[in-house]
Amino acid sequence: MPTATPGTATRILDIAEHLVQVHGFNGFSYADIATELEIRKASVHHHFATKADLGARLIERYRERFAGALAEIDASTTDAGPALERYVHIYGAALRDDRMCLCGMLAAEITALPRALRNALRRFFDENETWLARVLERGRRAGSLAFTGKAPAHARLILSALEGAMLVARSYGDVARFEAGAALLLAGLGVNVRRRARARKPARR
Amino acid sequence: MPTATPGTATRILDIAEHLVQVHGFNGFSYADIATELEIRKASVHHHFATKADLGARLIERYRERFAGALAEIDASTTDAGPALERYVHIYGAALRDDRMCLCGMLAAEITALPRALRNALRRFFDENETWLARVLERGRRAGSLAFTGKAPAHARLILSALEGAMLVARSYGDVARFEAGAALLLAGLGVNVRRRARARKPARR
DNA sequence: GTCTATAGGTGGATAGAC
DNA sequence: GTCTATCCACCTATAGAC
Repeated sequence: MPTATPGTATRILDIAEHLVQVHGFNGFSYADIATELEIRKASVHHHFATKADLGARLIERYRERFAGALAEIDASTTDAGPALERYVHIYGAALRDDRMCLCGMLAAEITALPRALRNALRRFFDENETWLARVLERGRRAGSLAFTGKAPAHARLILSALEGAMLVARSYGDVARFEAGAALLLAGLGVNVRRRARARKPARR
Repeated sequence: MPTATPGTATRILDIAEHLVQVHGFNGFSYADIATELEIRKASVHHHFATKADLGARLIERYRERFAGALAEIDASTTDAGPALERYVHIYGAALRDDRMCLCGMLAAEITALPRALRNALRRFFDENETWLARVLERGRRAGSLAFTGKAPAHARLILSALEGAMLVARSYGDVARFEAGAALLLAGLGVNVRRRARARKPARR
């Protein structure tokens, strides 16, 4: 049990993160956080003086947590196929909760973002691309993946495609759209996609 | 010369479209339009009573213009490779102007959007997917494209990947990132990508 | 750390004169 | 069609009591 009871600062970050992923950085206010937490706006400002501060901490925490998840994947498998599937699953899980990737959402609002947040955003993308490129290269050498050209270029395409697939799938409220796109993307790399949760019925409406 | 002098309503739409593509639907205000047009906010409201009205007309006009561009491609070539390249070029041109796809931008803000806009958004995506699927199927039958599986699924992946590639590339202010991703995507379908503007130097900074 | 109170600004939208 | 004037809700942020 790593968390005893989360402090107010942490709870603010949790709520703000959710709000950004659902409504965007310009789509929520300190009032929203205060209401959800049942405290006053001024109390939120006590923990995060400005919205830019809050945003910066949000990205940083998200990036760290992501890095931790990637390290966990590395620790549990050296097989590129399953590693990529687990990577995709991280995005899919967010989408299932009606959330866009935090950084994908912020990327859309990039011009409306405080300057400091832009560099943090890029670092997130850079780290993901680096990790993906390493997995791709390893998979190709091991013979479990098949693709031509440079691994970093494919890594960028994967990241972009997953962000875009989330974006579009969310417009339809249809996670299956994302899953299908991701599966096709991985199939193009030679990953033999396992079907999970076959018993589940397709989304209606 | 189809346009004599654009009326105020048209100029409002032009300005608003640009603002949405750059800053998002929640990232601009009637005041921004009024300032740019050098009229008052109330005059903007005269042409588009509410922001939801303005947004709806914006999507509709964008969709129609896009449909026109796709029809033009159809009229000028039956070869799938060049058709896809021209399709990609539409997105690239927007990005070169620091714009995100209007509908990709709105998709990010979907939960903060007036209800009516959501259906219009989906229609845009649907039409694009339909067109892409048709081009893909035609290319496969003609032997100029090579891919396995269903054309509509690939069409969705292409649309998603292009939207995502715009999103990420814009965070870096790097159009080349988009171009490279798009080229790799098309290469996966067997399109032999021509290099355009070879003489141009790579982006600095 | 949380509160009340408020500043100072901007948001979308409307009334009514010209 | 455009204007001035205005409404009111909401925004980020701060001052200062408890």
